[in-house]
Amino acid sequence: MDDATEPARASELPGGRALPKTDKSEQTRALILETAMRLFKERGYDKTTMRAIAAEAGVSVGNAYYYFASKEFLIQGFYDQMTHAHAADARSRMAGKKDFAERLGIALDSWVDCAAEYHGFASQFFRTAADPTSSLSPFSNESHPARATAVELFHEVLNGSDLAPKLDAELADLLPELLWLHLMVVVLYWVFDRTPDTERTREFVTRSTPMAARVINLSRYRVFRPIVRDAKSLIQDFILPTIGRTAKP
Amino acid sequence: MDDATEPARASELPGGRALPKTDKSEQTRALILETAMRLFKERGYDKTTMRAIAAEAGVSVGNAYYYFASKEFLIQGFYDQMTHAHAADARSRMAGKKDFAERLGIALDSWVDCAAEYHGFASQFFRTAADPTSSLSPFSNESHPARATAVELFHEVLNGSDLAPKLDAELADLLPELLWLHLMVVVLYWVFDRTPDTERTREFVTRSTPMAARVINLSRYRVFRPIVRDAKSLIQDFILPTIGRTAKP
DNA sequence: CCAATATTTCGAACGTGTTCAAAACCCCCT
DNA sequence: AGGGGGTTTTGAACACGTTCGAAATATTGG
Repeated sequence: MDDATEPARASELPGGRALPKTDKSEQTRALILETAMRLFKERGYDKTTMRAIAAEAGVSVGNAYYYFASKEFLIQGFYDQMTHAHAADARSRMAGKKDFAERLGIALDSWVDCAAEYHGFASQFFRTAADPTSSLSPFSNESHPARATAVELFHEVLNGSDLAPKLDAELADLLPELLWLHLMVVVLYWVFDRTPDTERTREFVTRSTPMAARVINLSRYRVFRPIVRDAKSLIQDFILPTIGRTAKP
Repeated sequence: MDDATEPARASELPGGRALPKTDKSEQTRALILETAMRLFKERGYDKTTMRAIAAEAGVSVGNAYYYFASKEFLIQGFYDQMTHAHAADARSRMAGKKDFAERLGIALDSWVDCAAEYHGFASQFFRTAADPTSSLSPFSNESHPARATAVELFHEVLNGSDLAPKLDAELADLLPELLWLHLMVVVLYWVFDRTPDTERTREFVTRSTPMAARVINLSRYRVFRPIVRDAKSLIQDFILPTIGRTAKP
């Protein structure tokens, strides 16, 4: 559950510096991160200054920068936290369900629920994540652990369903990443969603999920064979490499 | 051709201020924009300071802010410019061609060509565009003119092809916006593309275009009817409203 | 227990985007 | 010509993210 925090944290540290040694160090780091997250939620990302975070946490500005290379890296904390919270929540809610569409819907709904409290500064987060040169981009190497966690969840969404055995192996292999892309689309929708309680995003999930399920279902039939084959190779050659899966050997 | 610059510029001005009155004003504004674009290309967005832009243009910092509400708004200039250059280039290259896939490929290739010289600071641009609260977002109201120009181009891509008469009216009505979304995907791919001369993006266009064409083609057949109907209503209810097309009455 | 070394903390200083009140300029009216 | 309105221009000042050398503190080795 927490096994991914260690490597994730390493990437937040400036340069190639060694990991913290003491307990106190660990405490300080956690204190700064928690304070930052609290202030972000209270005032939003922009309105929260590094000076305010430091002051509120009772440390100096320089100290905050000792643990986090930049203000943006504080967001990585939120990112990791959410990824794990989402995976756990989705798993418990899916337990026992067999219908693929239902499982997928649960996984996506769960994300919207877990992310709800952060919607206020989601735009700032997204802005950072959208920078390809930033290690916070969902496509970056640094995000690989979090992305892997999420993809693994969708692997379970599929494999826990009664649809999995009916699919051909090659497609089943591609699907987890595709479903993760579906989540990315939902995230995009969510970020731009201005309706109260992101009601519209929830409807979007409700509507798009059965459709995704149907497309996957239909892909088994003969008529769709050629188009599915094309889609598969397009994804394999152009999408997967971009999101950190090596091309097949 | 230039008819969209007037309203576009209005949105760059701070507050609800009136449009510039004199010729000199117009010249100053153009000078600042050109200088900024040149420096962006030379040194990149981050390395170009507002002070440097002002100095190079021979004006004061405050003066630059009189014409552009923020550094980011200088990018709007690039955006508008590119949109029009792309539309013109694509139109001339499509002239005479009738095959839909070919026309679509030309339109997308043309974009990659027009954008090539800006790839260096594309990430900065994209970062800004990704902020939903920013007026520079491709989904924002302020970007509506540029988006409309682009959508109109794809309208022509379709209607100039021999495929158009074969499609049902409702689908044909939706397609321009969908093709624009295809462009947005290409843009996303391009922004993250690190291969020399964005070679990979060009391949992606070459591969994805015929597939899009085939999907559209197949949509006419009976078996696909239900899924197409679902997709249409999903797009109509959830995608178009988000990108500024009012829902059907 | 002391010295030496490593880790952590500090806060003043720097560079940058942005603001704003005042000055300069321009044009029209009497 | 002079003055009064709007428009344009100025540059000093501000706030914030970030850096960095030095101080404080902890850890280790003899």
